[in-house]
Amino acid sequence: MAKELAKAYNPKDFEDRIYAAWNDKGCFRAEADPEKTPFTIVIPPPNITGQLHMGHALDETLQDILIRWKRMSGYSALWLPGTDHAAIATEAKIVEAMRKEGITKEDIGRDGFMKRAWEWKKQYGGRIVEQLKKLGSSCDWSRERFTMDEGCSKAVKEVFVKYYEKGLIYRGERIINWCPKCLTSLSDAEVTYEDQAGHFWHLRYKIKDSDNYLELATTRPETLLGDTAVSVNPKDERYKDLVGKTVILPIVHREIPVVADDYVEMDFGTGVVKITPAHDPNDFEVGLRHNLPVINVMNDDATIVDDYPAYAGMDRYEARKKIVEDLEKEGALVEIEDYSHNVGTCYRCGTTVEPKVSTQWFVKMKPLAQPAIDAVKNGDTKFVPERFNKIYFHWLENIRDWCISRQIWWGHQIPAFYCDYCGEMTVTKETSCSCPKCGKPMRQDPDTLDTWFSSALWPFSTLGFPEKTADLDYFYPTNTLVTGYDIIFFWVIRMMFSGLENMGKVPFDTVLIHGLVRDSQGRKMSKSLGNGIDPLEVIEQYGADALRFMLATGNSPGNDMRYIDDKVKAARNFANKLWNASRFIMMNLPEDFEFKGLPDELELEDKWLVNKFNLLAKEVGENLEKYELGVASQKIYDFIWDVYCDWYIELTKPRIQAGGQNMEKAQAVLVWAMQGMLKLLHPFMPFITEEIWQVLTNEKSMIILETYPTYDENINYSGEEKAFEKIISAIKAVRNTRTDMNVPPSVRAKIFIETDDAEVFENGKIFFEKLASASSVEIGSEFEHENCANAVTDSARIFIPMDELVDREKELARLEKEKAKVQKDLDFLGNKLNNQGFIAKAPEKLIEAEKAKLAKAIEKMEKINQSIEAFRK
RNA sequence: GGGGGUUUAGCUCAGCUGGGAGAGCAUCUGCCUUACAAGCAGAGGGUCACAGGUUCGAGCCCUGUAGUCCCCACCA
Repeated sequence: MAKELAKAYNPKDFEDRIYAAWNDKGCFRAEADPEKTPFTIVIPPPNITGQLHMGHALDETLQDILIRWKRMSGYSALWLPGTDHAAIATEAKIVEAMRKEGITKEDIGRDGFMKRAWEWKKQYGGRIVEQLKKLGSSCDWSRERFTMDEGCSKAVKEVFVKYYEKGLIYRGERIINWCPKCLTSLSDAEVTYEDQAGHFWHLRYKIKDSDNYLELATTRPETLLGDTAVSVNPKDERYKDLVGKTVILPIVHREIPVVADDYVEMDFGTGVVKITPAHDPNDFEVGLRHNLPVINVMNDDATIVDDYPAYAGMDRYEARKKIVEDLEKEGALVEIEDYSHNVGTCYRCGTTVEPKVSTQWFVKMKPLAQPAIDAVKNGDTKFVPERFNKIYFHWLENIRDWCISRQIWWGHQIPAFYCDYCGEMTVTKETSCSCPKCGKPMRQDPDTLDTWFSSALWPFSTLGFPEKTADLDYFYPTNTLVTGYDIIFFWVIRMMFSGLENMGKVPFDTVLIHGLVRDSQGRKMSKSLGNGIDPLEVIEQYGADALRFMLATGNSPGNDMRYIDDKVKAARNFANKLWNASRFIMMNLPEDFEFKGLPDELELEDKWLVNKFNLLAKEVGENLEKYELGVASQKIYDFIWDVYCDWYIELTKPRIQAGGQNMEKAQAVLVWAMQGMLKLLHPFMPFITEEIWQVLTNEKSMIILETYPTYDENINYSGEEKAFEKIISAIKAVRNTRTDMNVPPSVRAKIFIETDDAEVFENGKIFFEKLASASSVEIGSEFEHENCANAVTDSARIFIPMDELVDREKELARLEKEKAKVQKDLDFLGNKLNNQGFIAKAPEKLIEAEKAKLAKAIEKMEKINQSIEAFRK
């Protein structure tokens, strides 16, 4: 061996070194190679403001497993990385940083701000990228992109102009969601609704020219300032006569009409609703239908406008308090009721959004949504798990136009220009323009685009769009998109319709959805709770492989999981197990060992292992194809630990001690299986597998570029596998018997094996000595022994003579217990095979299997009876 | 008000075309057996939430009920 592995598994010793080696040698680079089939994943671009959290760690791990598996399977596997400018979030951070320095946006102006923002990007944008590398992410860094880089910006303009020209983008005055803290509009998806405890203020409005009042209730009394009507249901007999009459708005004393509208529910409250078109989306609609004036009562920061001197400048909640007081003074307040209602909040800052009428840019969604719906319906893109189809359909079928303009500076400035002289507007890809009508220079729209507008184009903007590049042609459509279910509305849906509209093809064939990583108590990890676990700290303590393995194992697509430290520890222990297994085989290899493949002639136990490995490779491949990553990793784990370490290595020890040809064969098989296991495991635990591979192969190759094992049709040792299982179950039976008798391993005993499979057991003699504490082994077809403990399997009776230790009564009891168990099996199988329905309808293969089981049980029963008989004599 | 997830060993969870219930951790009993005590050999522990149904056969499919979590929604 060129070099030796350290005695203890210490991931810190090699993870960074190995990552650098992969990167330096260009292992992550994917080419548009016509000889290969492409497999593409675009990364969900993390925000430049972000730090790696457990959600990323899960997301990246799943992608890296897929990409490494495909790369090893001969695909031109591209994992395209990059970051998102995260418009609102980033701007908020920069503004906050500036605030600490006592600077405002206005102080430095737009250009100054942008300069600062780009510096911020330069400083922090790389941080998360470096963190991704710690995880082992095998991204093609030579293609790293940023949503605001030149190419992506070009794509944004291209798409915006195209949409505009097709009538898919329009500018108009609508009621939108406004965040008074971020000072920008938000899309529907960016509003999170939460139940909040509030009140129901019951008010009465005086009916004009009458002594009567109209009673109604509101959760937001301050909006009363902007009321322009009161509405009732047209079918409501109670108020029929009042429709068309006028009521007097308290405090303001404005006269407003009573209108009839279907929107009003008769059964709810008094059946009367105050209508504030400027501050409620429904009221806005009612206002449109009845031609009501829209009276805005709030400034952008949700303070009351100057038109109401008594409240001017007050925050909306402050004003609410004051208005309620004033209502009471005026006798307009009837009652205050506790009430819990749904309030929209800004998904970035949590501030309660204010519905607000303003002029914004919108994407017309209906025509774009339909093809996106169809594409999933006809299977061009499928969700894993499938149940997310429903969520996808529901959202798209009820989608409203997408408000894409934001009143912030950090982002793609809207490519629309206005003429301040004649009012003309132009939409163009140019960076400046003059008015086509009057020739004067035009002013660009100051607003920027929703950050999701650019990420919607990510699967093709990153591959060269709008240029028709070779990469775009080769790698698009991409294959698998991996993301959390919380991102479907924001991103997946928008990529779907953007891809279909601009490329004519779906952006990816599969969307692999994962859940959230929660804390050990099942709570969402959050900054405010302070319960977040830093993946980098976990990597520091246990290694990236352990973290990755833990994230990939023991959960299924779409379901949340909990972060539990013990699970990472278990994964680390597994890595340690593998590490030591490899150390064992390497310390037993000769200095000049060269692996030349599997030997032509194999021992029974070798064939047993080889066959089991072949089946493992088959199953792992099938699981990966079906995105059952957790099942695949579990199977690899079980094979390495149970089959290879606990059994096969132990089986080879006597052969290695003996030396000679048999030893050499064992060495070759040990190395063959180790190499296969390392390859199978590599996508899950890339670092340790590479490190061991390097040492094992004298650094001749890198495992990352090796071929992933698949089922080998030429290997068929199922008969030998079954034969060797007889020895394994006999060893287990002896161990069990000894444990039952409280015999410590240090006490060795002769054993006599009575069997019809003398040949098989003859070969396995040595294993009973090593693994079942036998001092000597004798094999025959019939033994007569007294004072023996009996270990019985379906293929052998094993006598363990231990005169002083054997208690006839106890031994009989043990055998009776065993007999009862086998009898249960016999009954079960007998009943099943006697069931005419089963015989008639069950698959042939199953019936045969059950018959074989029955035959074994009968064998075992006979042997137990013989032993019992002998004891009774 | 709709929709969905989930309910399996003490804990955390697997179990995907329906065919005798699994893992890790924890517990108990032995072991420092020359790769690994981050280990080895054993053991105990589950009417698979409940009630019906379909089927030769149900943890898995269907219907209903309950707990729990989430998403969506314009009852002010």
